Amino acid sequence: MTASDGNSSKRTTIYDIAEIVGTSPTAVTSVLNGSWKKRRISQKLADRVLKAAEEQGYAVNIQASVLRKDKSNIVGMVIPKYDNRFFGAIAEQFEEAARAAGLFPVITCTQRDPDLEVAAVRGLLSYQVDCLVACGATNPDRIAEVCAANGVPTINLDLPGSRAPSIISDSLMGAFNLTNVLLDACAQELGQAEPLVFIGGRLDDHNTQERRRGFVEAHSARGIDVPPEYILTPGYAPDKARHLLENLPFTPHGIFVNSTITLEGVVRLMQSLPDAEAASIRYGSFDYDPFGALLPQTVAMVEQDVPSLIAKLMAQMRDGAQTPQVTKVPCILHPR
Amino acid sequence: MTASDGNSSKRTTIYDIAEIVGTSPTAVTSVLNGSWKKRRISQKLADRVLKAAEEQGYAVNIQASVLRKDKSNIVGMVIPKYDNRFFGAIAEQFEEAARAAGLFPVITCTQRDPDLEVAAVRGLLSYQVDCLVACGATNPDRIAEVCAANGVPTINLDLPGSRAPSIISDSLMGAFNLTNVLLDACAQELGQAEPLVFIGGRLDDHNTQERRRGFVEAHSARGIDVPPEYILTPGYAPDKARHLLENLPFTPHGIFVNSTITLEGVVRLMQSLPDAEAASIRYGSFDYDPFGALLPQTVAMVEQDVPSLIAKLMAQMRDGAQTPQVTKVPCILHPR
DNA sequence: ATTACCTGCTCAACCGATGGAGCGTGATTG
DNA sequence: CAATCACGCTCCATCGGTTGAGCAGGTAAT
Repeated sequence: MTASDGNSSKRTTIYDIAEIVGTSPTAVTSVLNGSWKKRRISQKLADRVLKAAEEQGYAVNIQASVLRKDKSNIVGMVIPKYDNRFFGAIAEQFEEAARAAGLFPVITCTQRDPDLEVAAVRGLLSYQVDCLVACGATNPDRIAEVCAANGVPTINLDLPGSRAPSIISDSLMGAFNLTNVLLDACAQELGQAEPLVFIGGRLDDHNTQERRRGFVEAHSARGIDVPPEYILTPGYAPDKARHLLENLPFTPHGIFVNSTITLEGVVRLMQSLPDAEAASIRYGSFDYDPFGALLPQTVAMVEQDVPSLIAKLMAQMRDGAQTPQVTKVPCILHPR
Repeated sequence: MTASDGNSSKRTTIYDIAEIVGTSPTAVTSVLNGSWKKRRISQKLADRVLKAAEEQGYAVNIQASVLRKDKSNIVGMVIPKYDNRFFGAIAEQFEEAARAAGLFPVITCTQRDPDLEVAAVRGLLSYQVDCLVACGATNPDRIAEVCAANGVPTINLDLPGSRAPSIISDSLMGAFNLTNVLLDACAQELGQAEPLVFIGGRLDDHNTQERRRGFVEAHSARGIDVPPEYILTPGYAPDKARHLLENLPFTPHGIFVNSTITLEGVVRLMQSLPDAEAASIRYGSFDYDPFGALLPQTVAMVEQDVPSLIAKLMAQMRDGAQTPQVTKVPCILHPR
């Protein structure tokens, strides 16, 4: 470690290494970034440079490197939250995939706040990102616009936009399937053919719209009509959902829960009910949680296929096209 | 939008704006970074610059900026995973706190892989981070060493190291309290005074060691001796835990679960048991999950106090001291 | 009238990595 | 023996923003 004592305050640069090895900065860079074969640097010199770099604990200065090059290889992502299994998995797998593709992922969490979203995007543009992924963005088109002004391509994930390609889950089909499983369970186990109650989400949210559509279509296919008071979309907060359900003018037998966050409220409600009443209720949720799946009255959960979403995303990124077409990825149904 | 048509491929720079406004790049930069008062730029010129910047959708080039300055205001964090409530919350709240402090957070997820951890740290060093947070690192001292070689201070979070300050949860006390609640429940509800079973984690992991210590001490305080076969630390995997518990030579009545990941295995096991047998078992877990808390036999969960951990972390960062002292943050006990 | 000082701005060097152009040496070719 | 070429390397301008130094023009004080 004595070798690195001298530069404890300053970071090692290619100039330091050049001096140590007794060569030029150009030779050092080209060895370190792999372009040395093209530049006809000898194996011997390359070895000495690599050794010195290793000893000094050298790390390239990305800032300098990116400043000079026209591609940064940095890809940005804005995402609403991490502390949620779905977005956590998205962030994690996006990182892994980007790294595997030789890119540097930078992810920023925007708390579902439209202003913070745009501010975060500007921040990422400052990093000279080559591409920006807007995941679950409240206003993807605004993001696409800001990026376009800087010549940066955008891809929407989870929620679609009209100004950039979008990769989203097939909420319609997922909701259709989940509704069917729930209706089957109610019919077979409870002898009930009533419509289910749809709880959670906002109707200005594309995914909620699609899920409602799947929900209604599954009912229609069985000749069941869904009255408007069976569809409750007060947002995602657990308490709101619980309160709404408690004050229904009728007793639901089957509940379609539109997110695991809402599910918390539903489960709390179930626990407060007398056992007999709870036993006559079945529910299932869109979005998966391992503990949620283990709860007594859970009939099924729909999981979004994160690996496929990320795979499509990376493919789209490689492709580079900016036509605003929507790619839908099927969801996975986890029956009880 | 016509104004920005010309630079749709190239990004706007301070030189472009200088030309538009008819002034020097220096004036532009100082207006945009706030140093213009010191530099005696007139309000009038400042206004014109700001207007032009707005119109052009200008975003600073962080690379160029950081390259020149000695502080980057970028702070890095390596974290094992996002798709877990604890680490997800850490990442999210760290981002928020850093941003509020005028810093740029960059977080990287390392999958508990020691090599990836060091590689990720090197990556972050390339970004010229001013400070690096090693969260839940398998080898914090190695990270501190690599950073020290580049003159970058480190802070350990969640797991302590010996070469940098550490902010961790008070696992000992948390485990002590959880054990007491469990022992009480077993005594009062089941009339049992047997030792609890400790399941999950690895004994080479500092947190597991501390939690085991709290577990044993709570027993000792009641005059209960814990035989070694009551302490099972096969890692965190749900299936391993389930399998070990199934094959115990005795029937446990109380189970101390050392992580929510392990808890999944325990809950699956419980579901496979006949109702009567399941009803004679109580468990609690270290680490909190909202759905876990709602499961039938859960007696209590211990939650790590993420907001306090992050607050202490930011304080340590501001302080800047590199003495390797350990700060412990109390955990929150969630009784049934 | 000279000096001092303030205001409002510009100049130019610099941060570290990169890559096109170019240079000296020795071997090969016509 | 001159011309050509491959080899192994170095020089230098460049990316965009920052900052210490400095300059022109005006006012106030001595």
